[in-house]
Amino acid sequence: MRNAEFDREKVLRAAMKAFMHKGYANTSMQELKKATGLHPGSIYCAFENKRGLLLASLEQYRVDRATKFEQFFANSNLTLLNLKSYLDNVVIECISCDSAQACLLTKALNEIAEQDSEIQQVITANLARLQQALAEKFAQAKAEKSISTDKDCDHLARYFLMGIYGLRTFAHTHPEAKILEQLAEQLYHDVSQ
Amino acid sequence: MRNAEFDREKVLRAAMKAFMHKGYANTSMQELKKATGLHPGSIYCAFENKRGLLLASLEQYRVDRATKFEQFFANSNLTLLNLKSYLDNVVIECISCDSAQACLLTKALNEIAEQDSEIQQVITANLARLQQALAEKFAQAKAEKSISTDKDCDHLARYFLMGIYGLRTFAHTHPEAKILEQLAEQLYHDVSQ
DNA sequence: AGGTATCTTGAATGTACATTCAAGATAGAG
DNA sequence: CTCTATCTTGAATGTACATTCAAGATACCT
Repeated sequence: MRNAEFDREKVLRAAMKAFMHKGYANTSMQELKKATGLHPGSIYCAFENKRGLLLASLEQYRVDRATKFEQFFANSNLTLLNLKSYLDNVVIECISCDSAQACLLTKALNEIAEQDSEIQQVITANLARLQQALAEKFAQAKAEKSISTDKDCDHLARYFLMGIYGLRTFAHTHPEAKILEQLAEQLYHDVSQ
Repeated sequence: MRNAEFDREKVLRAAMKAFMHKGYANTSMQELKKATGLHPGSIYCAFENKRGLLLASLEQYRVDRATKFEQFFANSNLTLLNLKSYLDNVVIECISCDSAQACLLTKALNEIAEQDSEIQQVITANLARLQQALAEKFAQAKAEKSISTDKDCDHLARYFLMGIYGLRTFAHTHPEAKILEQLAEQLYHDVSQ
């Protein structure tokens, strides 16, 4: 007969940020307490344990990113140009060097996928959704005659996503705007021809 | 008046494998003891601490990879074809799903670079060397007239390396030979035109 | 307003960890 | 062969961690 006091979404976004910054294993419950404002007991009550908090954060991340993704295609521009805007935004995130702008999915994939098959599956499913969404945008670009009709949209989506993964890793060693923009430019060129 | 009994290279390769498999934080000293065959005291005596063991492993990894890299260009084939062989080998490593075939540099970069600037610098320097080596191979391919003379070798090397990073991340969710080969094929096409 | 179900709190718990160190073993010098 | 410098061993240490839980607080229902 009493509702929880905390804002679940705010808590999950704070946890996300913490996990993106330090990784899963290196983020202690004490840090999560500080980041979320929740005491250990509340975290355990709401999410079962630290791993449950990560799973809930991954789900919130998926929702947030899917919403943001669609915003890039909400205006009236051509779909292909919107794909370029989306890619440019990835570059902006990379340049910012703000760990909160990293990708929780690839970070967690690198850290724990090999040791936890359930988390591996969740992340893989989320990335597959993104890939599917990209494939649909490429299909639309094809329908708009922006790209050649004999291209395979699934392949384009995979290649584009591979490029984004590469860009994010590359940025860790080269956070220079000019170079990242150049790489993104070529990636865009190679998928749109 | 007594030499160390263990083989430093063997120990470092075992440590590498352990770090690649479970990451740095998740590999306990007990696991490192089992992997290397060295008791804690010996590890601390030889490498100062766990972090020192990682640094030594990173250096050994660099040496090993540099040696392997040059082997791809040792035969008499055209340089551009050797670059393709190198890329094909990355795909083979990805398909194997063997954590020992992963890239210690990108793994460590993702996990700890943000929290340890010295390790960040070491990794960045190592990856810069690889990028430089790739640029030299592209320059040679240009000299051999395999690629257009108006291409920027540094840019090609960066794009190629970005693709390799992306391929490795992509493989975590799609360890299917056909798809990875297709992506590698397009990457090769896009850098050689 | 009173009762109670639920949430919040944070100290307590046990575990697992990186690291240390002193005792024991051994290779090489003389 | 003896001595000693160095290496090896693995139990001991203290710390930091994830998790638990019982006491306290509070919102909602009647």
